[in-house]
Order: sequence, then structure tokens, then C-alpha cells
Amino acid sequence: MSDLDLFEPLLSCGTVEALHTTTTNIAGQLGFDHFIYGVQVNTSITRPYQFILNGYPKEWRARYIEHNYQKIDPTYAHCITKKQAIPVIWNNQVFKGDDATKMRNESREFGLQRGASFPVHGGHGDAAMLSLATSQDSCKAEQEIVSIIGKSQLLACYLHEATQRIVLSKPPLLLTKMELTFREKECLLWAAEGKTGGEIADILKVTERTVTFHLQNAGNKMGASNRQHAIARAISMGLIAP
Amino acid sequence: MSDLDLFEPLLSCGTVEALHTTTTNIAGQLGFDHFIYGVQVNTSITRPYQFILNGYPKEWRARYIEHNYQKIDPTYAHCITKKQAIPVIWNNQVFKGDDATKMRNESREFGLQRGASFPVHGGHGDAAMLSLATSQDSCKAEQEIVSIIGKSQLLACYLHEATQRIVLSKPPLLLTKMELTFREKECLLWAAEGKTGGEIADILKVTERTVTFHLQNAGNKMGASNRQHAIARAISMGLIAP
DNA sequence: TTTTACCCTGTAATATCTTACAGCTAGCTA
DNA sequence: TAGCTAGCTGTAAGATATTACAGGGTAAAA
Repeated sequence: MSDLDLFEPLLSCGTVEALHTTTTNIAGQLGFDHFIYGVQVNTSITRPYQFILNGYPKEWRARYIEHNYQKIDPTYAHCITKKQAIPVIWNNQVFKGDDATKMRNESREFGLQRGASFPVHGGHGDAAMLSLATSQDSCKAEQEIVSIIGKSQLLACYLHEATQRIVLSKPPLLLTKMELTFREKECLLWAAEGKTGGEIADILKVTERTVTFHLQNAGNKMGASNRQHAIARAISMGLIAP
Repeated sequence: MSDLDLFEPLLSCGTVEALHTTTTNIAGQLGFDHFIYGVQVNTSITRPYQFILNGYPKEWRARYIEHNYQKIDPTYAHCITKKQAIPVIWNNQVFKGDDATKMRNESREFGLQRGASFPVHGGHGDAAMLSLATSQDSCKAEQEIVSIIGKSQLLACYLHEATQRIVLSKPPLLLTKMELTFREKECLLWAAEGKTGGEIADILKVTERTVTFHLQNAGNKMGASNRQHAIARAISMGLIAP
């Protein structure tokens, strides 16, 4: 059975339940006891889109949420905040500092002995991560994780794609029909760089009125109530990258 | 030698030349004769960049550019335009239609018999793809490609990360010592949501003057020239998560 | 005790943004 | 031909942000 045969079923899942079952199955075949997949799309503050497929022990997940460990979790920082493209294997170099070490030790009590986290980024401002863990605690377990790290990363990619297809089957208005013109992006970018209307006008060789016009149009498309709102949304949605 | 030992050298490359050599080496070890990696950022106008690492035959690359094959290349559409997260193996299902088939057949004449393309997306609007090809033309070659598809995807991830570090010379976007106070974050968050100073003042039960004060302090810390700039920076730096 | 960080407030001139009105050109497509 | 999109411009009142001046407090650390 090839890797593709292993992952393809994910794309056929029509429901979140099926996705959970299939992922559990695949993770098990790779030798992992636990998994958690999370994706978040910073479309806006008012309409954030977040999706979590939890294959972690409920008790640990509850504790994680209760203590707001997301803020100190280095794997979260690596995959979501810093938006790195490469996986991270859980070791002491990663979990350094008192808070992180404490969190890591606690997680071991729930059966998360060894593991790794895999980032995936979609092209629409969506950042996701898949964490895979095993209750085996040995050097051999670590070596096995390393040996299948490619497959694991691929699983993350497929899972992300599958999730997008299910969750976005009724895609939010903000993500689909959001297309800014070149000029609108240009104005937004310079505005995000701290330029005033007049300065942008000089840069683009147009009048200040025109800059206002484009920024207004961009804001209307994104449902922004003012210039700051428009900039925040455009960045969060990945429409511009200052 | 584990996969990680194989890929880690990419992150140590300090120059584009070293990156090319290392990638050629790794691709060779995976059994590929040719590779091409390209990344493009179409969301950034103030800091745009496009980067191509070519390990394809020069003649084919020249022909590709000359005929603007990018427009009909289904692998490009898959990875860059549609921004899919999963790899695509070159087969007849992918290269369908007269134009695509013709292009595919031409590419075979330059030694690109079998291959696959792997998308990678960074978190900053950057879309990249790595294509790997072999001059072997057999079912066995195809099977081998499938068998190492995980490693290949991982290579794409590492190559992307390595490229980012070189091309962007490791942007100091995430300043670790940058710390905003609770009030500053609070004001920034509401401002990013489109609230005016007066509205934020009502929400926080303080005067508008105080809101101005906090936003000013936050801006100064981040070297922002105005409110919009401060919001853009705070989001980009992950200091606030709207 | 002094220092430091954080929080809060006031006035006022000036700069900038927002919004409403109104109208132009060019290129493409049905 | 008409309709559409993208781009561009003008005026003007009112809302909001920026800046510089001034000052108050608490709590914890040195």
C-alpha cells in the first residue's frame, strides 16, 4: 500500500466525523496514539474561523485550554505564530524555559511521551498545524518518528486539504469573492507602512483624492469601517503582506 | 542517515549557489535528475520578490519562458494559482487538454520523463512549488516517485524555509524583546477592529486621551509612524491576534 | 527610599481621514 | 450599441488622529 493510498481516503471524507475516524486510523498506522489538528483563519476579529480536530486525551486538552497553554506552547509559536514551513520534533531544545518545560512535563502524564508538530499553510491566510504523539517513550520511538517524518508532513498536507474541502464547502463570503484590484492593494500596502494619503499619492503619482477612493473601495469590499480596519483585515486575510 | 540529516544542510546554506548545490545533491539522492523551485509573492508590493532555483535543463527552461507555458502548466495552476496543499504527480489526468499535453510531450524531449510537483505556502502570502523529475521512464520509476513522496514534500518545505532565510535575510519581524502592555494590546485590538479613539474609550471606560496615550506608546515601541502602521506591525509581528 | 513601570487625564493647534456630492477616460464584452 | 470594470479627479464639511505641552496616581522592584 503506497502512501498515496493511505492518504487519499482523507479527501473523500464528507463529514468531520469521518475525517476524525480516518485520521485516527492513519495516525495509528504511522505508529501514533494521539493527534490534534488545528487550523485558524484570521479573516477578521468579528468573524474568526477556527477548526480543531482533537485526537488528544480529553483531560489534557481541557487542561491546555484552561491554562491557555497556547500562549506558551513553542510548537504553536513555531507553526502558527511564526508560520514556519518545516516540522518541529518535540525535544528539550524546543521546550526550553520554565513555562514550556512545565507544560511539556505535564503533557507526558497524559500519554504524550514523544511527538512532533507539522505546519501547513494554505494560500488564503489560513495557518494550520498537526501534532502527532506516541505514548512510547524510548530512543527507538524517537528514531521511528524521524524515519517517517516525511509521511507525517504529507499527512498534515492532506488533512489540511481535506478539512478545507469540508469546512469551506459553504465558504465564507470573505474568503471567496474577496478580490482587490492592483491599485487597491498598492494603496493598502503603503497605508500599512504608515504612509498618509498624501504620501501615497506622491508615490503612486496620483492625487490624494484617488488614494482615498481606492482605500474606500477596498474597505467596502472587506466590510471595513475605516482605514485601520481595512488594513487589519487585508493582512489577516493574506491579501497583502507588509 | 535520517531524512532530517539529509535536509538540515539546506538551512545552513548562506548563498543561493550553496542552495543550488545542496538541492541538486539531495534531489540526486532521492533519485531525481532535475528539479526546479520557484516562489512568488503577489501580495507584497512594497517588498515584492520572485525567486527561481533552476535545476532543469536550460533549453527546456528557455522554451518554457519563451512560450509562456506558465499560463497552461497544470502543475503551476495546482500549486500557485489554486494554492492546493497536496502534491501532484505528473500523469495524463493532470496534463489533460491539447495545450497541456503538447507541453508535456515537449518536456519529455528534454529528459523530464516522470516527475511530481510539491506546493509549499508560507504564512505571508508567498506561494512556492518544487518540481522533481527523472529521466527514467518506466512504471518502476513512477512507483519509486510515489514511494518517496513524503520525503519529497518535506524537501519542498525545507527548501522553502531555506530560501526564505536567504532571500529575506532572516527578517527581524518577530522581535522577541518587543512586549506590549495589556492596555496597549487592548487598544490595538479594538483599533484594528475599526473602532475610533472615542469608541475604544467607551469600551475600556477611560477617556479618549488615555486611548491615544496607549496607542502612541505602542506605536513608539514598534517604531510605527501612525496608528495604521502600528496595527499592521502588531499583526505582522504576532503581538496581537485578531 | 528612590526608581521604575504602568496607568490615567487635560488642553489645543494642526494634520489627516471620512463622507457626501458629482463627473471623467479607457478597455473589454455581450 | 450598451453595460461593465478599473482607474482617476474635484469640492467641502465634519469627524478623527497626531502632536506638544502639562500633570496626576499605584505598585513593585532596587
